[in-house]
Amino acid sequence: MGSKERRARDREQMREDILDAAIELFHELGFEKTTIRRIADKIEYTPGNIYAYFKNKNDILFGIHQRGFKLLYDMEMTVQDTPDPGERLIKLGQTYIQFGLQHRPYYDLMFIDSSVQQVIHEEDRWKEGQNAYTVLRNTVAECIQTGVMPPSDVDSVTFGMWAFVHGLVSLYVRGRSAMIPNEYMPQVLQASYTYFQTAFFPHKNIDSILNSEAFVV
Amino acid sequence: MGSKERRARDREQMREDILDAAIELFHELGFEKTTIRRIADKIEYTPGNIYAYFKNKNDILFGIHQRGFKLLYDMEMTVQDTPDPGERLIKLGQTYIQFGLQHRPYYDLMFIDSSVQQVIHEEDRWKEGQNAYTVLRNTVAECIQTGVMPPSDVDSVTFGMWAFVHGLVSLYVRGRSAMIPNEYMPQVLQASYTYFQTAFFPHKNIDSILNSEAFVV
DNA sequence: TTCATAAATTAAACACTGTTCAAAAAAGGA
DNA sequence: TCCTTTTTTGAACAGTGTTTAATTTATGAA
Repeated sequence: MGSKERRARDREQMREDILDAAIELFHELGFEKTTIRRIADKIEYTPGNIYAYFKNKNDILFGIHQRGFKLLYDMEMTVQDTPDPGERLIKLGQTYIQFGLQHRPYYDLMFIDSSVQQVIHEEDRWKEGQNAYTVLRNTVAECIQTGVMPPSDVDSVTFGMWAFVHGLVSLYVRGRSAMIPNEYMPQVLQASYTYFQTAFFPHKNIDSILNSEAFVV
Repeated sequence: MGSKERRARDREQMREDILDAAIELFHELGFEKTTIRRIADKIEYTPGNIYAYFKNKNDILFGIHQRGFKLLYDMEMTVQDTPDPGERLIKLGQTYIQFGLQHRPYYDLMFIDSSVQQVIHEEDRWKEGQNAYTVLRNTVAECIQTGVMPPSDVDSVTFGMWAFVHGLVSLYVRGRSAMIPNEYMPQVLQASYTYFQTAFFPHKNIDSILNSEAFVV
C-alpha cells in the first residue's frame, strides 16, 4: 500500500529532472535565454506541465539556488576540523575557489548573474549567503583573537578575503582571464592564491596546506 | 551650407539620447528586461526607429560598452604620472574601485553581467579589456623589476590584484555586502583595501596615498 | 513658393516568450 | 468495471526583438 509514497517519490524525481535540465540550460544559455519550452523539450514534456511542479521560472531558480548553497556548506564543513585558525582560513578560501570552479553553473547563479540576484533580492532569499559569510567571519575573528593576524576591523578583513577569492573565481568564470592561456590557469590561480596568503601568513608553508586539485578549472 | 554637418550632429545626438535612455534602463531593469519599446517610449519615438540608429539591441550594448572603457581608460591615465611603481599600483587599484562605484551601470555591463559577457565574447569585443589589464600588468612588472615587490610570476600577481579590487566592487554592486550597514561601506572598503596593500607594501604609508572619496558608494 | 528627392519616422506584421486554464488522458482504489 | 484524483496537454493571452512597406518631414534647386 506504499503507492502513496511512490507517487511522492515520483513527484520529487520529476522536480529533480526539471532542475537538472534547467541548470544545464542556464549554464549553456544564461537564465534569460533559457525558455520554459526548451526545458520542457529536454525532459520530453509540454511546457504547461512544468507549472504543475514549479510556480514559475523564478521558482526553478530558487530550487537550484538551494542546491548550490547546500553543496557549498557541505564543502565548507570538510575543513572545520582544522584546529589552527590561520590554516583553516587558508583552506576555507581554497574550498571556496574549488566550489566555484567545480560547480560553475551554481556559482554563477548564486553570486554573479544579475537577473538572478534581482529575483533573489526581491524575494529575500539571501539568508543562506549570510551563513557562508559568518563561517568566514568567525575564522577571521579567531585569527585576530589568537594573534595569528594583526588587530584589525573584522568585517573589513573578512570582506576583503571574500572579495579576493570571489574575484579570482568570477573573473575566470566570466572569461576575463582570456589573456592567460587556459592550460596555465590552474597554476596562475594557485600561485596567485599562495602569493596573497603568504603576505598575510609569512611564517606559514602555504603550499603544504593547499591541494592542487582545488585549482583545476 | 553647413546643414550637412548639422544633420550629422543631429544623428549623433539621437544615438547619444538612445544610449542615455538605455544605460538608465539597463541599470534599473537589467539588460534582458529592458525592452526596445521602453527605450523608445523614454525618448518619445516608436520602437522601429531605434533600428535606424542601431543594428539591434546588442549594438546598443556595444555603444555603452565603448563609453565605459573610454571612461575607465581616462581615469587610469590620471595616475600614470606617479613615478614610484608601488605607489602607482596602489593608486591604480583605488582608481579601479572608484570607477566601479561611480559608474556602476557601466561597470556592471563591462565586467559582471553574463548575458552581456556572452554577447561581447561572441562578437570578439574584449580587446578594450585587454588594454586595461596590460596597464596593470606593466605596473606590477615594474614593481618586481625595481625590487619593490618580491620576484614572482607577473601574471599571477596581476591577476590576483585585479581579482581583489574586482571582488570588492562586484560583491558590493551585487548587494553581497548586505550584512554590513551601507553607511559603513566606504570605511570597510577603504580599510579592506588598506589592509591588503599593507601586506604587500609594509613600509609604505598607504593612507597618505589614498583618497577617501574614491570609496564613497 | 513649388516641387522632386532624400531622410526620418511610423504602423503593422512575424515568430518567439512566460503563463494560465479548460479539456483530455492516465492512474488508483473499490 | 466505474468513480475519483492526479497528471498532462493544447490552445490562448499579452508582451518580446526585429523587419518592412508606407507615410511623414526636411532639404535644396528652380
